[in-house]
Amino acid sequence: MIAGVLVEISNKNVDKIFEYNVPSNLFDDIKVGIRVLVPFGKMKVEGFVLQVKSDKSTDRELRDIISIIDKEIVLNKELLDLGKFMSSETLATLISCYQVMLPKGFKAKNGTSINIRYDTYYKLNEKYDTNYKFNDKQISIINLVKDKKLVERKELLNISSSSLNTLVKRDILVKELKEHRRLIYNKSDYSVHELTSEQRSVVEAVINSSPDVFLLYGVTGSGKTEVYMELIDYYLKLGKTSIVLVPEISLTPQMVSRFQARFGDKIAAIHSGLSDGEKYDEYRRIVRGEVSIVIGARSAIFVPLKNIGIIIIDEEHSDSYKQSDPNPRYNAKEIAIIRAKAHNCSVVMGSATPSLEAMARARKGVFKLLELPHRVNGRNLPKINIIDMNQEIRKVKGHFSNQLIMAIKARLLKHEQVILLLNRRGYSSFVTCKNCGFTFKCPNCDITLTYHKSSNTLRCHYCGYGEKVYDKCPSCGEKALSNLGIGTQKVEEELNGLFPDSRVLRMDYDTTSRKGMHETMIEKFRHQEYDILLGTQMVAKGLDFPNVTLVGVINADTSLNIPDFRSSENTYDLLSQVAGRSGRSEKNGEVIIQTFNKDHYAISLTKYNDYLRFYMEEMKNRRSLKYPPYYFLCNIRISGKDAEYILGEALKIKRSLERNFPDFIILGPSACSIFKINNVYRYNIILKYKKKNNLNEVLKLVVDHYKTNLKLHVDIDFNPSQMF
DNA sequence: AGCACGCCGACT
DNA sequence: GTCGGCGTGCTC
Repeated sequence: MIAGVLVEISNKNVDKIFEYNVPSNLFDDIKVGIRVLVPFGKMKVEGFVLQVKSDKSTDRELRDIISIIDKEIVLNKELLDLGKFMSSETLATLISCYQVMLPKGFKAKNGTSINIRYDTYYKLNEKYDTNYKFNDKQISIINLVKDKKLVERKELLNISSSSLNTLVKRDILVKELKEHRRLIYNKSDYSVHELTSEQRSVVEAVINSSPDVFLLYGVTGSGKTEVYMELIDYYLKLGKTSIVLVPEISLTPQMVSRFQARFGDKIAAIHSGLSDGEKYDEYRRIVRGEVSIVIGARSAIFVPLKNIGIIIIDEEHSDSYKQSDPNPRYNAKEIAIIRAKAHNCSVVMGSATPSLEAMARARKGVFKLLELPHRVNGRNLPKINIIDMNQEIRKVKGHFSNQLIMAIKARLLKHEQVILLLNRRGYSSFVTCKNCGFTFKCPNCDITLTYHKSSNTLRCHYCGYGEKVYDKCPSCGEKALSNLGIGTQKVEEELNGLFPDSRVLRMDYDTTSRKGMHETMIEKFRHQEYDILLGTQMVAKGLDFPNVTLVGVINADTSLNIPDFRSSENTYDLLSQVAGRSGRSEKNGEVIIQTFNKDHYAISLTKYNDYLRFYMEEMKNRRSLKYPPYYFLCNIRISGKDAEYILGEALKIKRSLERNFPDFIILGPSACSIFKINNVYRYNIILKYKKKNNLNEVLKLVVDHYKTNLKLHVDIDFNPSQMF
């Protein structure tokens, strides 16, 4: 018996099947889709069994598999095939595609993935001998256990094992072992909302024309989540499972608890707040088939659910569905469509501000377009006022326009709440000298250093380099250093000055980094322990606070200045999303947006709450500039320590692509906007094309050509989510 | 990834 | 003469 094994080494040179002899004692255990330990050169490495067969394909002597790691299959046929497809589509190694499918903490350290921890539970035997003479201790145990299904051992404090064992021996208690689980979800009292006729018709449209791919365009507050839950419930009753993808930032306990309340123990939520151990536990529950609904961020698209009835992708426009940094550079939306085909089920992608790509496809009929044009409570969308800060800046000292100050004052008087967004997308606080203009730069990377108040250091975001802050400028010696960034802390201080009696809750990366802080803060704000919630992007998405009637955007512009063709789209999205936090219950909402670019369409069009108008305007630009959705993009990054050498090679690559694809637009090689990171120089070649032809095959040849070259790295990113 | 092989420079 | 630099190639 021969096994074909893919070893867990992330190197293009070994990303292929190696054959091993299966020793006879493992004949029964070796299956396609399990992991094994194998000798590899002088090392022992883990690998995935991808083939089991009777003949080897070489003449050489094969070595023996050392042992198995999994008793059960960890990657089923569907996922193994999906990995192969991903690898060919993204040009990432096959092993990296399989690794991204499994949760962190899945590593077999000392065989932990076989030797699972068990918890002990007890329950009362329903037909126990009632004539038995109980002593006092035993009666107290019975009282603890009766009327309950199962009681965990650790709940039975102060009770010795011997007294429990006696009752088990007398057939009064039944002992059960259950696989250890660190998270418990409880179904709470939850009343299913009656759907509006709009919501109802969306649900029916999905069910009646399944399987298909749907784009659900629904304004903020239109009740998309209720539609998702109704669909999930429908398929649940048919015995089918569901995957719900949300951006990590909106995977809040608030959001999870809504699903939990309705579906209780049938859900598993996979988010970054879980420890590796907890993620592992949730994954085990899914593997064992105990879970019908999985909610998670991007990588949850790979969960090994069987018999999937529907895949939901909330906030479809979010760029978090594209993995852009480590390989494989995949898009969870595309994976969803492929998995849906395998399960013969539908994909529903929802958004109040769909990505241009999705809307263009929906309008072409590639996706089916569904709409929820009204808010569920019959409320109008909030009134949006745009304030021209070019005028205001002469009248006011700080960051607040008079209109915003007055509006906040009015809410405080009425005991209504306010959300303030400090737009820091693409923004960093760098330090500069007011006297000579000197800025601190990282010695390894071509980037200004960012000021960190907590440690009083300047740090490089890319390589981690840090240095202490001087009070004197190292260039001119003047004590004229300034921290240019508008930080949330500064704005908070300003707010405290303007409204000394108000209670301000600051929510940003610094204040929420501690585990559980994010949810604690949201709960406190919900319970109106604070009047004003001041924060970065994390206050913009998905939150639902009925008492919020004013949303203020302090600086709408930072995200507009990013050198990325999606900066208008991202700005419009952010403003619309945060505006949607206002006036969600019976009180009318208002929004005040402060900007230095009041006439820019990404800002001015938010006033009309009319996404389609923005869509049309932005599509014109995309067409004239030859960007998606009119053209596909592919970014080829060439990096290495010798700038001259890699530029020369990059030019060779470009010329070869020009020969192969005469109808492509090929830009570059140009230095990345951050040219040097960690002393590695980077160039981009950008391809624009309408039809891919055999691009993958040609690029694969390029990648293979350089795979043993240590002086140069080639990275391919199809449909990049951002361009730097 | 990790290790062996191999072909050139500067030393006890 | 040989110790050791790291470029190249291989691992079932």
